[in-house]
Amino acid sequence: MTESADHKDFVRQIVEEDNASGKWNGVVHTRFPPEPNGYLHIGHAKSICLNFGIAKEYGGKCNLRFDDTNPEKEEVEYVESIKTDIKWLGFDWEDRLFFASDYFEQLYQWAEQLIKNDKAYVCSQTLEAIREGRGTPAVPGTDSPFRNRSVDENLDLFRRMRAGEFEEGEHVLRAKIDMAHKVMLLRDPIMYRIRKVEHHRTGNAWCIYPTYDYTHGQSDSLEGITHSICTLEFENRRPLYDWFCDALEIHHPQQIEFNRLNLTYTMMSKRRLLQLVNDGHVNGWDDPRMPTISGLRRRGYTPESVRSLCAQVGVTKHNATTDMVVLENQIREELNRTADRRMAVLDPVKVVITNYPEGQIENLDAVNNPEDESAGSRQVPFGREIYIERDDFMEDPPKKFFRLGPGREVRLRWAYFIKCTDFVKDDAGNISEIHCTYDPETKGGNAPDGRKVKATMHWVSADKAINAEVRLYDHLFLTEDPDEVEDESLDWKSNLNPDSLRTVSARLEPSLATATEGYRCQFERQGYFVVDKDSTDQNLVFNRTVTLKDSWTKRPDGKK
RNA sequence: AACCCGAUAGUGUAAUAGGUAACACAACAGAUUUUGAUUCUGUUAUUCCAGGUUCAAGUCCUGGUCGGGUUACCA
Repeated sequence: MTESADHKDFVRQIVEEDNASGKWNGVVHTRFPPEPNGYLHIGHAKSICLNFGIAKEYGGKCNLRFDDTNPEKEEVEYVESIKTDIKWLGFDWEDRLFFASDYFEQLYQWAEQLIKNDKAYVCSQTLEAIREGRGTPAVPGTDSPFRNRSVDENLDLFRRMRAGEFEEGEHVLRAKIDMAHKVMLLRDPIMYRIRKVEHHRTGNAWCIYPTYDYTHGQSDSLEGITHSICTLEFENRRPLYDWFCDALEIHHPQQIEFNRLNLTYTMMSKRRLLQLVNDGHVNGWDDPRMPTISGLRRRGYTPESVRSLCAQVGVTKHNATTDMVVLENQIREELNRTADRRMAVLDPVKVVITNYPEGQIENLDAVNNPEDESAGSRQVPFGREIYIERDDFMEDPPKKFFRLGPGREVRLRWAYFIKCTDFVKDDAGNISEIHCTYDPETKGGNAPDGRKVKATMHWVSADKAINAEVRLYDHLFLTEDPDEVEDESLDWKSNLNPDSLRTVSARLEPSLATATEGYRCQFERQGYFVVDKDSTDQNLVFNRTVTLKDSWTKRPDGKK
């Protein structure tokens, strides 16, 4: 736990030092600045928790700002989903919803100012020529032939760029810094490019769009941001962030970089997540296998569990990959405390209790949550024919197998002890029916004579059980690192898990008939499940959020 | 090759004016158990390397090694 004790991560330490020194006069103002070009994923959740969390802890504010400077990839759908996901996580930007596109005019005026101060120029080289002129990290770049245009010419050209007189690629506006700078980003970076594309907010008002580097710091500045917290890959861009704030002589926030969240068996690249969606490897951005916030929500994760993961993983400057089990443990821990227990048989095999009266049904009391007495109890119907899990019976069980087998006695949860007397196989050799006798003395699950059984098994009444579609999810990728491929002809897609979704027809105890979307419970001995939005009156659909820990199937002598 | 950043049990993190290397999860073992779950107890295992300063170095100094990032008119 990194949260325990009084430990503060290095970002919070900086904030506290600044507060102590009066650097920002005690003001703490952060922002979360997503580009609306995809759905938020759990990596963004870490940034959200950091930015909104710090603001809250230090009596500050956190803005939501959409970094929408590249109209080609941005859509309103993404804006809306991002807002939904932040709220779901439990954070609130109040009245501080901003868009970088709100600042286009100001940014443009500043660009003219830089031109007038001979700190920016219109470059008319081709994309390729600009790239070549930039050199390489080891080799200094060479000046653009347009680098020494007069201020008047630059101004004229830039205004005509805005007016739409040129085609895409004809000109760009570049900052005049140093083509030989050791930091590549400072070799006359591009500030504006011509894009004759409709913007999701500004429509066709603009045909020149500012780049990230020219936009971000100034947007922070305009909003009075004090601590501009971003991920490690922006480290190299900090000198540029600083350069623009200094050149413009405007409020200059401090950029601080932290390590992004990586999880095993998945990946966070928005580009690749989009590809999974577009190529149909998953069923949309909110597919329960996706590491998106909406996917996790649909999978059954709670906002609390996502937030506590973010608190657990810590904030450092070190590239780290967190085990997926850490996330899984968060939701197990929470749902163990809070979720109702229910009985569901995912792979049913029929059991006939030969000495139980035909046609008789009795309702038995079942505790809802042994971890929470206030959750009360419910009744489950028991009868002569029931279903149990196919895995819970073995014709020829090994010694370590505790469950049902010929001659063995087990307990049916909240019901009776039953003993297997016989079983029937179908033509294919599969067990089709198991015959047992029950001991009426053991009603409720206790033997008056004190005899013990090794296993307690879940079950449902064959007559009263309801049907449901249950979707069993597993890791999206086979390997911890999706990029780890055996040879170069393969890529990350070759590591997709073909069995990441398995759908089964299950039989559920009847109390589940009224469950509605978002209802979470534990299917005893199986895992935690949530009712999916695909559910209809005719077809109840459950998603498996996570399995229970299982020390049996992991054993070398445990099958599966 | 140049620049920036990083390196502490398997994983993620802590040790903050040099002062007994610790926590969580994982793994393993045992106890409890009407979920092979939960809970409880215990065990294993850590400072990238080499020098140096010091009574004392994860921490400071020097040199190296390894990993990540930068060489987009994306963010």
